[in-house]
Amino acid sequence: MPELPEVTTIVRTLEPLIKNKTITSALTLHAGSVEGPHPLTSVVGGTVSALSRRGKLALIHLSGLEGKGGTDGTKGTGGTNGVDGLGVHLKMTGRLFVYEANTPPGPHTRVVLDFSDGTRFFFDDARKFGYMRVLSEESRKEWAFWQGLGPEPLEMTKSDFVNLFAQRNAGMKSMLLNQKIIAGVGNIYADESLFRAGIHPQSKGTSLSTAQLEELHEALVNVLEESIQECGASIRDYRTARGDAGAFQNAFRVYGRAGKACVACGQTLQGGVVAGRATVFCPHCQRDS
DNA sequence: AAAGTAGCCTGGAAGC
DNA sequence: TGCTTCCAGGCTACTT
Repeated sequence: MPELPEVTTIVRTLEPLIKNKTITSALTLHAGSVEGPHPLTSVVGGTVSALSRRGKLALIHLSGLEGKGGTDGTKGTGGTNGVDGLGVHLKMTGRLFVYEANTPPGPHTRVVLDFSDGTRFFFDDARKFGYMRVLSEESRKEWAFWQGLGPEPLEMTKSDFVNLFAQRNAGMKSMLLNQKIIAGVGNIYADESLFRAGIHPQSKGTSLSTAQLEELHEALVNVLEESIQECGASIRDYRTARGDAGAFQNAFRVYGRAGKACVACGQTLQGGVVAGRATVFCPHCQRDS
């Protein structure tokens, strides 16, 4: 499931495949996979200028549409603000691939964009949890999820990070998963970073020392950067835009290892549900404080 | 305020 | 073999 390192990898591998290409048609195969005030067809004529990431969102920046309104100029069907991009949330099973001309959609293809060179861009999503959203000033303004996204973990200082959690009385894992508090962290990297920092998933922010929170910051940054180095973790559906699997799943120390031995102390790793998510931790190395 | 739960959705694995 | 059940997981909405 794509979290920050996986989305980063997808963006990096996808950019050279679609940059500077112009969209000639946009086809929605599953209506629920497109959301927001603009119809998907409003990206037609746009040229991909760059790709980026915000939280777990992949962002496709488009140029050439600035002065283009909707066909009837009304909000909800076309919009009047210039469309300048496309946001994609892959959730669990979303994939972004580029295919050669005339490739037919697959059974789980939800959106097809055709480029002027004939290549095709597919948004596949078996479970239909993900979505694409046409971006403009208006679209971003009314997008509560976008407006509420917390800071990027790789773009904040140690003290910013400490201040984010030190005064909060909620469980650490729950907070790491909360995109409004910090953006881009999902179940895998929450468990892995808490293990590396020796912090119990249910420890409250207020119960941790500054040193412990600093250690968590370092652990989170390290685990995210190491995973980016390995092109992310492939379990189940995730692939890079080139179709390759990542390798970071081989470096998991706790995720998916309930019942196995802790790599640090040898004790049996404990599995359970914390904050509504499957959670694995070491009861010896991660004491609740 | 925090935390639990249902719901969205479907494929793959496990159990019978 | 073929059926049913369970599970995964990001996020929202609702309840406790």
